[in-house]
Formats: sequence, C-alpha cells, structure tokens
Amino acid sequence: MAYPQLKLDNQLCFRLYTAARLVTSSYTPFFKKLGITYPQYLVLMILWEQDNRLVGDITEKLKLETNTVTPLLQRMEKMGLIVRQKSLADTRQRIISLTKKGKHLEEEIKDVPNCLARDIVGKNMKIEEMQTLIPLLDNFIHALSPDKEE
Amino acid sequence: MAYPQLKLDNQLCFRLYTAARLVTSSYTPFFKKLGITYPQYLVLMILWEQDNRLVGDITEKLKLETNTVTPLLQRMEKMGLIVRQKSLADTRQRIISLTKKGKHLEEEIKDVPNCLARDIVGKNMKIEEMQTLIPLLDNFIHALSPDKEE
DNA sequence: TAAAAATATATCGCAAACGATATAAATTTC
DNA sequence: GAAATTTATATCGTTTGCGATATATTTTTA
Repeated sequence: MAYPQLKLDNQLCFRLYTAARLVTSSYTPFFKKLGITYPQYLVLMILWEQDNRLVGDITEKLKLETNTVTPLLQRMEKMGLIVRQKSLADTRQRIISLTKKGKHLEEEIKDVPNCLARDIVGKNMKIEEMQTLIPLLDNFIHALSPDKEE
Repeated sequence: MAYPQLKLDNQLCFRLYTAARLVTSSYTPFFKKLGITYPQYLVLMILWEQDNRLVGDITEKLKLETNTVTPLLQRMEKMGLIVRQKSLADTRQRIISLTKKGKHLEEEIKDVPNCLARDIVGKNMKIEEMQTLIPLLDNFIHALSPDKEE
C-alpha cells in the first residue's frame, strides 16, 4: 500500500466504471424481451425525440465516434428498427429514420426508466441523491469533454 | 416528446455511461506508453495492493464475471504482466501473481491518478464536487449490486 | 477549373463486457 | 464410497468501444 491513490477504493473512476455497468445491465431484462441493447435504446431515444437525423447528429449526442455508431446503426437496420438513406443534398450523409417497428417500441419502453428509478429508490438510494448526482456528473462530463467551442 | 423520461438529458444512466467512458479514455494516453488498458490497470491495482490472488478475488473486487476476467488475465499473462498458476491445495483455483514487469509498472503509474485529478480540477470540476460524488456513487452501486448477503 | 483540403461516413482489428454453456475438481448426500 | 451437487474457472458467440485508416464527396484554394 505504498500508494493510496492506486487503491480501487480511493478512485472515482472505478466507481463510475462500475456504476455505469451496473445501471446499464439493470436495463437488460427489459430490453431482452424486446430484443434490443442499451446503446440501441440510446439511438432510439434520440430518434423518438426527433426522427430523420444524420449519423453525425447521433455521434454528437452520444459523444461516440462513427466507428462505434456506424456498425450500431447497421445492426439496427438489419433488425428492422431504422433505415439508413443517403441524403440527396449531400450524398456523403446518411439520414437515419425510424421504421414502424422502431417507432412502436417507444410505447413498450416508456415505463421502463421510471420503473427502474423506483426500484433503486426502494433500496439505499434517495431521490434527492439521484438528483444531486445529475449536475455533478454534468460538470464532470463537461470537464472531460474534448474542447470544441471555447 | 410525449415522454420526458425517454430523453437522454433527463437520464442519470446516460450520464454515468458517458462519464465512465470519458474518464476511462482520459487514462488512455498514459497507458498507451506502457502498453496496457484500463481494465488491465484495474487488475494490476488489485495485485499491487495484495499479490497472489485467486481469480475469484479479482472478479469480486471488480464486480465482473469470470467470462470477462479470465480472458483479461490470459492476455495479461501473454503480455508478461502476471502468471496464472494452478493452486496445489485446490486445482480448480488459479493463483494470479505479478511478474517483475507487472510489479515494476506500479512505479511508472503511481502519479497518473493525481495527475488526472489535477487536470479535471483545472477545468469545471471542484475537488469538493468530486468528493461529493464518491459516497453518492457508492450508494448507487450498492443499490444496484445483486443481493448477496442480506 | 484542377488540385488540395476538409467533411461525412465506413472499414478493420483488437480488447472488453456479458449471456449461455462447458469442464473439471471438490464437497455433500444418500 | 458412488452419485449428485456445488464450486472455480474457462470457452463461445455477439455487441460495444475505440485507435487507425480508408473512401467518397464537397468545399476551398490557387
């Protein structure tokens, strides 16, 4: 124990890593019935909010690169959740649109977030604690985001 | 926007997912020189704290399953960071031990966590905010951890 | 307007995560 | 003490995440 900063228990990073894995996997039982994954759900949420987006819109919202998002979208197209059409104005672009199937999932999923939140509140975690977490994480994310507009 | 709970911006989960990715990737430039990855670093930290551990100790500390940890350890063995010896007392078990190379990395990495923390504090994030995050995340993780001892 | 630079997206390869299942050895039960 | 159960770890297949690089267009520049 020469270096306390090298202990898991002293590290914020390990907690984030673990919390993210656990909360994501708490969604899994709900998604399993619907045949989707957590990142696919993220894409769906973006499109439910506004349909017919460019790949670049989605990468920006998710703070992911195209090398992650393109294959994700390709799988989602193969599953029949979205279509990826070339833009006529600029053929480099792809317009991502929900299919009927993709739209329909919104209704099936809409209660899941609140359901999970209630579940967590039923254990150790208070609602106020969750609400405290949000702005702290936003600051943290902002501090770590690559500088774009300064 | 019929369902506000289905917006990325209203979700704690997406923030955790993003924060975890960003903080992990902020380690990458340091690890790259040393040829390791973030999960490998986690294993090394566990072993620096106490060497000669069982696979099960490591899965428990990391809250990961053997199907993630075993291949991780196999890669680390191939890289010469650890050795995986069968236990004589119980041949089902594997004892994971640091090699000289694995031990040596501790010195090379010891300043990285504080260096990154300083970096983050240099931006939007205050030290007190980071210290507030820790117990909140611990509660959250505890609430989401599969019940073992109740 | 042809060449150079920038932009949007895609491909490749590898390391993680994880569900499902397998194997092998130890422990318990009958 | 043989069979059943449990325990410890491993293997397989799929999706993600990401660095590096490629491709195809569009825009800028000379």
